[in-house]
Amino acid sequence: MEIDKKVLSFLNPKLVDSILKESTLKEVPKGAEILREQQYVKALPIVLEGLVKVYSRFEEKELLLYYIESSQSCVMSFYAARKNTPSKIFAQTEEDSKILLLPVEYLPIWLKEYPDLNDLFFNQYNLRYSELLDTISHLLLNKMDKRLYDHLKTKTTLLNSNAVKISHGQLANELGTAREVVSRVLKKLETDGKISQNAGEIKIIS
Amino acid sequence: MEIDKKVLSFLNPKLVDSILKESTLKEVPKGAEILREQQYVKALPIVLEGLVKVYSRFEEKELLLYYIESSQSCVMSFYAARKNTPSKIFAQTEEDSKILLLPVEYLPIWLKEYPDLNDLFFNQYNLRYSELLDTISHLLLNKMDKRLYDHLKTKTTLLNSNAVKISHGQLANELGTAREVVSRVLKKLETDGKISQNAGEIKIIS
DNA sequence: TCATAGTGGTGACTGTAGTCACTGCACAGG
DNA sequence: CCTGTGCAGTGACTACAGTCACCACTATGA
Repeated sequence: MEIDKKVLSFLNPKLVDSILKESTLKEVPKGAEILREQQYVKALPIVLEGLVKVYSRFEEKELLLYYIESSQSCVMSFYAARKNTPSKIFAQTEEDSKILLLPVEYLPIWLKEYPDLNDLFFNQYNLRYSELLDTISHLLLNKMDKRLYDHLKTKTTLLNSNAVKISHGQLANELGTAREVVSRVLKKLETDGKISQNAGEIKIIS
Repeated sequence: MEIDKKVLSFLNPKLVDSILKESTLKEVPKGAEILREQQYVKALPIVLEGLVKVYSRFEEKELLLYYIESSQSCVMSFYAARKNTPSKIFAQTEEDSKILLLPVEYLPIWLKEYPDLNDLFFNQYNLRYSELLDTISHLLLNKMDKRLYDHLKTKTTLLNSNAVKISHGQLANELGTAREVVSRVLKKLETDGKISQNAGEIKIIS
């Protein structure tokens, strides 16, 4: 397995060797579904390259939980793996990605043997928790225009680009609102000169 | 220290002994502030009896994060303690409480020595994360009447009572809305026969 | 005793965003 | 070629909740 070990350099080198020995590397094309609700988790993912979107669904509405970037893992999978409970979330690639799949049966062993592996997941939990807090403060304090603009901004940052190709309906899903509202607000942002829209692509200007 | 060890029975007995040896027990009256924003965390709390409210503040608005019930701990303090960063939250007792204070310098040792202590915090993180998800779905899907009613319901459940003594303004804070709105909605819930109000006390009827 | 602060109740107004209904456009497949 | 499907744009309407400006009641203590 010819993986760039730098991505895992924050872990104990011995642990990295052990992980690489037992895990499998999977290359997943953009847009593929990795995990569905109710599915049991047999392998814990660590994203080496690319971007994975994690979301859940309430009554037809989709709610974006977080993005897994390179060298991050998925706390929801971690929980499901530890407790052997079915997944409550969906995961889908947003770009072509390389994902390392750690078999769950080794997880307790590694956690015991290499205590600093715990830290990785504590940090991830904390990160995800903070992100949710941000989402909530956004919901409570900001209006749609600011929420939508910020959402686009983080999307472009994650993609290292100043443009996103996404439909209004999809954006509406991710923000828990309706398509018409997104259309309207995007129009306003456009006349305000903050974004531009062309051929299904949204560009951030300022 | 004459503490009922049953409350900590989910932990390794040896660990419990070690914890009891090094920790101090604090009895805190109802309504006392335990932790402020920006304060450094020198002792990690485990609540033995009572109820502690954890909340944060954005721009004058208070946001309820979670309640710490008996035999639970505080993940925000845990994080602040591990990283030695100042607290981002406030904590306040909602009832007379007995709190065990674990000195943070022992934390890394215990976590290493007794790996199942990690599980306690993973479980707490997961619990808090799920609670935030519930909050968000509430914000996205429900109107004020349902949000307020459910909020009162969980409050009474936590207090093992069917009545709560709380001002409309305080409720407004906890839900991130305005006092007048709470007054209005409570009135509606009252005429619908779901609650009753007497002398500053709100009773859940159905 | 009166002043004051804290709380609760209400009517009137307003803005945001969710919904409905419809149009137009592009593109793929029969 | 037409047709169906998915996406975008828009005007009209509505309802919820946030805000403002009041008034009333109760406790507290100076």
